[in-house]
Amino acid sequence: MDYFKKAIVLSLKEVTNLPEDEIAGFIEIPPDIKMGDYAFPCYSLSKTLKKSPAIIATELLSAIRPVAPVREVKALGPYLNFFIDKAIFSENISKKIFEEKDRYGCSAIGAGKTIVVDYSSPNIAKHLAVHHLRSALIGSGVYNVYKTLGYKCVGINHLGDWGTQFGQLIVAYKKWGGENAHTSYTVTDLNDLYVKFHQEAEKNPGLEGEAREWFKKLEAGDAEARELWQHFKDISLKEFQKIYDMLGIHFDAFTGESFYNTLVEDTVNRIKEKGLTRISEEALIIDLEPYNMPPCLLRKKDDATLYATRDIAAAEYRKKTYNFERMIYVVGSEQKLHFRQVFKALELMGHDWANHCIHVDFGLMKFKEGKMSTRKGNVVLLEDLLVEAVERIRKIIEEKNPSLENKETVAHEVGIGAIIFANLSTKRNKDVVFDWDAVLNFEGETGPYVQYTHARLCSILRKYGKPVATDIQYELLKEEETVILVKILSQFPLIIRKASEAYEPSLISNYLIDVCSSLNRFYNAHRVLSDDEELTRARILLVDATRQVIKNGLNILGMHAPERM
RNA sequence: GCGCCCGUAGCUCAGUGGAUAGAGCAACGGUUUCCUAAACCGUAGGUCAGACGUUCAAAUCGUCUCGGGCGCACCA
Repeated sequence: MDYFKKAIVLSLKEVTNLPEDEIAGFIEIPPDIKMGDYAFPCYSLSKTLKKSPAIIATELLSAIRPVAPVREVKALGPYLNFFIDKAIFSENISKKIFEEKDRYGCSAIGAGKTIVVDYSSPNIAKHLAVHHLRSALIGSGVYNVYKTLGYKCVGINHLGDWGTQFGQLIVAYKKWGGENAHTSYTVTDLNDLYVKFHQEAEKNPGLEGEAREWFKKLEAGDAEARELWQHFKDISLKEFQKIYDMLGIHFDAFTGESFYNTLVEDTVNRIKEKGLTRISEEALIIDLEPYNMPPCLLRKKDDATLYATRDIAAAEYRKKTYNFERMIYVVGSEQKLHFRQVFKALELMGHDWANHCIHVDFGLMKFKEGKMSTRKGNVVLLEDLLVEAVERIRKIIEEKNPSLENKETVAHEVGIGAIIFANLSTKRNKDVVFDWDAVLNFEGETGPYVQYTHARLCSILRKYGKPVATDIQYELLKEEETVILVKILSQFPLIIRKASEAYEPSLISNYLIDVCSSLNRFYNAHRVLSDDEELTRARILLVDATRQVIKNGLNILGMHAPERM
């Protein structure tokens, strides 16, 4: 609870005889700043006191003795509304931001605790496409949010580098891969082979069997299978890294599914020893019938392990290696059941940390025509999208600010930023229909809008040219636009905390839109630089504070905050 | 069939128990001798899918219905 709310709670405590916690729980922020800064609704008191809420509000008003920083109390209908001294408030907030700088919004609540975040996790031998963006960006955002709160974060790219599909790829490669495939292959070639395999397999079902054989060989450590697999992986990782670099996404580990291959045996044995398994339809399963779930398959009838088996082994390994406080899987909601099964399996194995594993799911990205599928080849490649975004920004710069220095860098920061922001600006559980025009629209509530606002603030500060100072006359920050802005700036730390609790980076992007639209309203209504020296100094401090908050927020989203654009 | 998610302005979305449901886009009108007009202001646009219920109070909670999406044994 902040200093301002605390003061109100204490004065209400005297007149209502309610416990502090209860009062604090009731206190609200009025919808309009004209109604005050905080409000106490009197509805619930009306039940015990048998009086109308409006009368209670009036009675409380006459009894209450407001002390600083509360300046005024009013009874507005069923609410008792509190008005904070604006000068004290803006001094308090401005100084805090000015002192903390890049650390404004940070906290130490995560000190000494580790969070594992599993995100992106694409399949090897396929291109990264636009529908891979969501996991990567939401995961990266969640990672940054937790880092801001002082947690030690471990970002893991759980590469899909294992499974029957590699058997399929090996078969396709050996049959149609060509002579000099080894030296010149790209992900495109691998992708073509994958598509071809599925086309051919429809005509010739025997191919599936061959593929299973090859995957078994791979699992058994067969030299030829192993070599081909490593080759596919190298090609893929090289291309992936290029795109992660473009997006500015960082991982602490690239331990994919194959990494757990050697651990799976032991995991399965321990599950067996606990008596959790049985054979059903020739497969080794954990029966989850009592929990109203389909069984968790550990081994197929050909003995090969599955996704779930490796996920269980991976979870144990990560707990042992990182001793996480919480582990977050940023994976699409179509895998909800899978994670419920895996978490339940972990629980049945006796791991008390099973409920520290969280599936942070998100909605599907699809075309108007339907689902995106690498297998069917109807995708938009991520690289194409990023290149196109940068290209469009480059044109806009040419048009609006042709004399800008570092055009290339800025075009990159703004273009990529636009894509990141667009992906993080709606709540994650919504399905998204991919639409080129919508993604590449840069007006209104977009990344470029936020960055542009930031650049203009930097421009003012450059023009001012003197150091920003906090020994200003805070009473000068009194217009409505100003007061609203300060208030919004004060909420940043709370927003970060909420974003962490809900695993929802969109709270940050929506908040930044709030900051920017309030700033722009202020900017258009009042001049910052003027002959009035005291007023200029006061507004400069506000400009600097706003610039700082926008920058900090953008960085959490994984975006740059260019100083000119 | 069963389970989960979604349904708010023409479109994309905020708002998830409190005061008059808000933004952006699209449409129309306006603002630049002035700190970057990638901005700002105004007009218009709503049966919060529907019904019933809980509550002093429901877009928000519950039940049901309708519509859309996803998942439900050897893919990941």
